Formats: sequence, C-alpha cells, structure tokens
Amino acid sequence: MQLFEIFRKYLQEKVELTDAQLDLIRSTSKERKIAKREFYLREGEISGHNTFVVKGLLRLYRIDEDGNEHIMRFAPENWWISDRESYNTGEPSKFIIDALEKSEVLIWTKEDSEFVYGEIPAFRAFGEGLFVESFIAYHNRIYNSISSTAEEKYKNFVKTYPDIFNRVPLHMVASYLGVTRETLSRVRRHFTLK
Amino acid sequence: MQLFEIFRKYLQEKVELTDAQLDLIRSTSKERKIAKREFYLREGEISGHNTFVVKGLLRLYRIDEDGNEHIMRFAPENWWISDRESYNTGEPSKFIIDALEKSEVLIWTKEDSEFVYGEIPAFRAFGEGLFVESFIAYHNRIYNSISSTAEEKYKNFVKTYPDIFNRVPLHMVASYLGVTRETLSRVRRHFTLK
DNA sequence: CGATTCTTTGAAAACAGTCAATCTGTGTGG
DNA sequence: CCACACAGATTGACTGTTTTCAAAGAATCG
Repeated sequence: MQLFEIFRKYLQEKVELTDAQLDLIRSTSKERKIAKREFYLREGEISGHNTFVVKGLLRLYRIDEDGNEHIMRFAPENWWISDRESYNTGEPSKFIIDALEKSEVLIWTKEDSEFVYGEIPAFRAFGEGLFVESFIAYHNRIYNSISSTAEEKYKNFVKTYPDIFNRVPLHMVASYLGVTRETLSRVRRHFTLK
Repeated sequence: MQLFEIFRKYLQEKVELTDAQLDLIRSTSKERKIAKREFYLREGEISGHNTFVVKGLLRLYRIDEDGNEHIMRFAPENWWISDRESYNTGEPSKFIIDALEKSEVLIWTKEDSEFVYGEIPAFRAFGEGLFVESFIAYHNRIYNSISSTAEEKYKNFVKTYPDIFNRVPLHMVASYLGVTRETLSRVRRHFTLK
C-alpha cells in the first residue's frame, strides 16, 4: 500500500474530509524513506516540517556538553514528530531526529501546513487536538518524573507505551527516563523476580 | 487600577485590538479574589475556565496516594493557569489550584473563550501562541529533569524564574523539582558557600 | 507572645551512578 | 557459511548522592 493510503486510513478515522480535501492534503505532502541510523534532523538545522511516521520508528534527542544522549521522545507508526521549538521560532534546533528502524514518513512544510490548515478548518482542528494531546502527555510525564522512583517510571513507561518499549534497546529507555542503563537493568531484574 | 485595566495593558503589548474587541473580551470576563490558602480548583472539579492572574501567586499541584504534594506549576502575575487536561476532556481534575498569596484573577468560561476566539481571530492566535510557549517550557523542563543533577535543576529554576523562586518557600521549590526539602536545603548551602 | 510554618542539621539506610569486565545475540564481510 | 566485530545487557565492587527519620533552630503571622 502506498504511504499516503496508509495515512488516509489513519486520518479518516479521526476527521471527516471530502475527497477534494484529501487531495489537497496529499498534493502538499512529500514522501521520504529514512534508513536505520540515518539522521532526519541534525543539530543546528531548522525543524520546518510536520512529519508523520507511516512506518518505522524515529527518536528525538539531544546531546549534552558531556556527550551524553538524552532522548525526549520516540515516534513509531502513526505518530507525528518535529522539534516544536525550532518549528515555531524558526531558530536552529538543539535536537536531533534519527531513525531507530528503517522508516517511511510523510512530510509537509510549515508553509504548506499553514496553507492547508487555512483551507480545511477541520484539519486545523485535528492538528490542534493532537498538539493538546502532546501537551497533556508532557504534563503527565513531568508529574511522573517528580513523583516516581526509577522502578515506577519504568513500569509506567511500559504500561503507557507497550508498543514502544520492546522495540527500543533498554539503554534508550533508560535515557528517556533519565537513569543509567545499569540502574534500569538492575531495577528491572529486581521486579521481574518478584 | 481596576483588574481589567491591568489586563488590558498586558494584552495591548501583545496583540493589536480595537476598543470594540477589548470590550467584548472585558464583557465576557469575571473578576475574582482568592485569599491566601484558598482553593481555586479542588480535586475532582472540572477545570472549565481560562484564568489570568492579575495579582498574587497561584500554584497547580497534585496529591499522590501517600499524601505527598507534587507541584506542577506556579502562576504569578501575568500568567495563565488551568488544568489543561480537565479543560480539554471535560473530565474531573486530578489536580488542585490554590493561592500562595492573596490573589486577584480574571476568568473566562470555556464557552466564552471559544466565542471570543471565534469573534477575534487575533485573540485566538494569541492564545494559541501562549499554549505553544507552555509546551516548549514543558519540553525544556523534561529535558532538564532527565539530564541534570538536583543542583543544576535548582540553579536552572532560579535562572528561569527569578521572579518566583524568592516568593515561594523552599520546600515548594523542592516539590516542583522532584527532590526532598532536605536535599534542596543541603544542595543550596553547598553552592552558596562556593 | 504563642503557634504555625519553614529551614536546617545529623546519622543511618536506601538508592543511583561510575568504572570495568563479561556475556549475549546479531549481522556483515570475507 | 563461518568468524569476527559490534551493539546491547548484565554483573560486581565501589563511590557518591538522596532519602528517611528525628530533632531543633529560625522566621512569620495573627
């Protein structure tokens, strides 16, 4: 199945759109394949697109002064990804996006997104709904990070993202949660034994 | 000065609005005073308003199963506050909002907000811009929480919110950062001595 | 002033990080 | 198709940090 057809299915479950509207959305999109380990956004580039992951798995992360990776998000199929700060301010991104698996994505430039949003209010409302959901997810993640132990964080991650945790290496989950791989390894053994 | 006049000043620095538009915004607003320690939103209530803090200081927090408070946000003058999850879903809030200082706020119901947004697109754009800013702030806070030590977190908080840190008790900053009051007390002594 | 809230301190225990080594599974090139 | 390299996971010993519990000192408010 073509990439856009998969996206169409996804979209039609969420918004009612006419064929003409879907054509407009399609005509402004671009397809791209990303190889495993390939960069999609490099540090210092501007994140000027909305990107929908059709297949595969991407991650958004940052490298600190000591060279440590800190993973902000994973984006498997049917998720959107961008560095929202760079997207909005137009400033170079401090973050990196690359592919953990061979991936295929659909891309809209910021300009095209704005144009399509203007033409199709229902699509704009949908996009804004997604944004609110990400906001709430961040809210919950912050609550989790200030109120939970490492073990609870891991359990919570597994429960919230069952589709992700067994596709990414443990040390990346550790990075996402803000603990070392060794700690996560021990914490996890500890409670799988119980 | 009247509450709304203060808000008008704030708003006019950010958006160009006609007098008629400002009148509409004013006519849909309600004023409220909140005493120190008074609840503005109780757990289980629906957060169905947009609230602008004109004077004073509010906080948004949650109490976990063990009875510990976890502070999500502080909101001093010129900040907006609500539980966005409850606001959007219409579900009862798991969070609490109360006043740390005697406060005065301006309130719009969700319905009125939507109505005013519909009438004044520039005001909607302004509101959405604010929302994006909160999102980016959350993003940065998450990065901070997974990549920094307790000391760095505190320094960062002081630097990011110089207007807040000296108005709230240390144990609330500790709660916000996700460390115990004792740890924050020690950490802070440690680096003020250096 | 007395009561309450807030901050600090000490000592012990729990927890997480670091460093180094080993073990496992996967996949690629010869 | 095998061997070897490589990425990932685990473990141990040690160190450092944070929590916990208990108590006391400081500041603030009515």
